[in-house]
Amino acid sequence: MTIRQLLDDRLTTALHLAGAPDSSSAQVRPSARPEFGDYQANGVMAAAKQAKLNPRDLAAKILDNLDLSDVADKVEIAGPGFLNIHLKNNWLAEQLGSEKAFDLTPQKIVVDYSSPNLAKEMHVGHLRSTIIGDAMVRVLEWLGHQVIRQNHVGDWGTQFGMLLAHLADLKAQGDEISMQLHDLESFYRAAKLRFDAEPAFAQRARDMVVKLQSGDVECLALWHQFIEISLSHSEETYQHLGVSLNREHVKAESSYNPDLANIVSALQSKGLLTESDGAQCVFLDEFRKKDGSIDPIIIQKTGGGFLYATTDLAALRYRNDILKADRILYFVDVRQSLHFQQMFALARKAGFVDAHVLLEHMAFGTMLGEDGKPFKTRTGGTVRLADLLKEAEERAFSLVSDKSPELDEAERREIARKVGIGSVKYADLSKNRNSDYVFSWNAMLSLEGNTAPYLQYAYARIRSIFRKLGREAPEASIQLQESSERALALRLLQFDEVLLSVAKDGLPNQLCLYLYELAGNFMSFYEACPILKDDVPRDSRDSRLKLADLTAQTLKQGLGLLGIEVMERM
RNA sequence: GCGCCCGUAGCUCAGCCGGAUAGAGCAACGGCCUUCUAAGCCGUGGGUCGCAGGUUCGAGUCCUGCCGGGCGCGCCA
Repeated sequence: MTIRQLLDDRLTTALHLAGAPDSSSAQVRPSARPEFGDYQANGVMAAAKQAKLNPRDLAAKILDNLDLSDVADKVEIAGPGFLNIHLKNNWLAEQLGSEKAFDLTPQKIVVDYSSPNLAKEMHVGHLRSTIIGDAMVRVLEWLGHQVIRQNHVGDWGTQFGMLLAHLADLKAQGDEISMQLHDLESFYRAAKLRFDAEPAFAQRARDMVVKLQSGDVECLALWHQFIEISLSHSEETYQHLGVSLNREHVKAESSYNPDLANIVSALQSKGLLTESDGAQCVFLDEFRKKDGSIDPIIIQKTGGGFLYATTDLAALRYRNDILKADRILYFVDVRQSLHFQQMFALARKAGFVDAHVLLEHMAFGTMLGEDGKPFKTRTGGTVRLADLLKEAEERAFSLVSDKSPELDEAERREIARKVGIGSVKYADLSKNRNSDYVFSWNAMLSLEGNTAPYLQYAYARIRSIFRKLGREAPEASIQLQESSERALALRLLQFDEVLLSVAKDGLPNQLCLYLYELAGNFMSFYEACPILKDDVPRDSRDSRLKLADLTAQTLKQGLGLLGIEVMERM
């Protein structure tokens, strides 16, 4: 149980014994200010209101029914009815030495993330979903949930006709396919150029789509080759990024093709389908607008083709029926909000998902350049992810070379890789995903402030202590004498409660903020409390070594959950 | 036109579903290295939380209206 859970349980029980309604809770949180103690209860005023009691009287009654003497020095009534809890130093010290455990009901959680379109190479537009989704997956797994990654790659659709037609032409000329697809981006551009310029080619592209959909063997073979190569491109990027996705997590759009007709008939039999201008649509009343019109969900095009709404419904049903998910998370651009609202509402109405299953669109905003406009190359093109990562490493390399020229080149390269990739990831992860965010090389690679390099430095700095010591931390009992030691200890103990919050809200920036504050607590502690100096008593030294070691472990663990590596030196 | 989201310090962002005096970082300024990594630490200045009402013990947070910005709205995904 986390400290917050423990205090909240006990205070809420006392609150109820004091006569507050069962629905009320103590609302325990970390205190806003040091003078308010370590944790504060905010729920007393609201409970008093409900029960028509004086808040401070109720607070006094709570204290009559509360015994925190094992964990707290004092609990004070403050202001209009807050309860401020001051934890005991000894208890905090003991907690640091004990095994961590917390209350959690493991769930089976499907996480849909990354999901690039295989027609093109991965670009910066895929970064946020991939990075944030991967961090969430790691956090959820660490907490003990069963996570099923779903990389819903786009391997189907009209643009493949154009690509395959172009590929077929090149193959007829005797070109090697893997060579042609070495640069997917150029290949796509070339195909698109021909599609727009050559009417005959455009017609063959359209025919190709029909052949593909009707299962033409040659066409399918070509398509398989294309997909295979594109997927390996994605895998290279995942590997470079240090993202945990691999082939077994791929569940492509096309895999739902056999089920699409069933989706239509299921909706039909439930009376949800309406024909409109030749297309099969669903009009849900909850989406009725002021003017009386309703945005439709188009399930089947005029002419019989299916759309991504159909595929998403099939995927939803698969995740419910086959994967048996308790919770399904989608890390997808905020611009698809309406689509997901419609999808979730329709899936429930059609009975495709069980009532207890949570469906959550973890939306994120657009990545912007420093000019505040969508992030593009100088020439206005899409930035390839591979290029972005390469630049990150180069910038980090010159930085490391500048700061630590004494390290040999191989080590500087390795540090640059971790710092460069870590910076790109952290810059994204440390912002609330809901809003757009501004991508700035200078800000993310800055050595100051809430950045990856600062946290990696904090870790390396701690490791240097043990390098100097010549061994790892000794077993020692922890003493909390200085205020900076106490602050560090308390922060260390809050790791789990932060992760629980991240898991609930899908906001890894909370973990980033925690790690930044932890690093700050350590730096202050390190300034104030000498460790390896001559005049430090042995028990103080060992206690501080232990605190330093716990900090390093927590930083490494926390950054690891964000998909960011640490290093012994930098 | 309708719908969703956003507007917090010069800049980049937090703000834990209504809690105490709105917080960080960058930038600016001032201290701290013969001493464990100064890629650090300590401190100072900087705000009518877009505007106007409302709800209540209490509003950056909830409601209404307005202003400004982004995005989305029938056969792409």
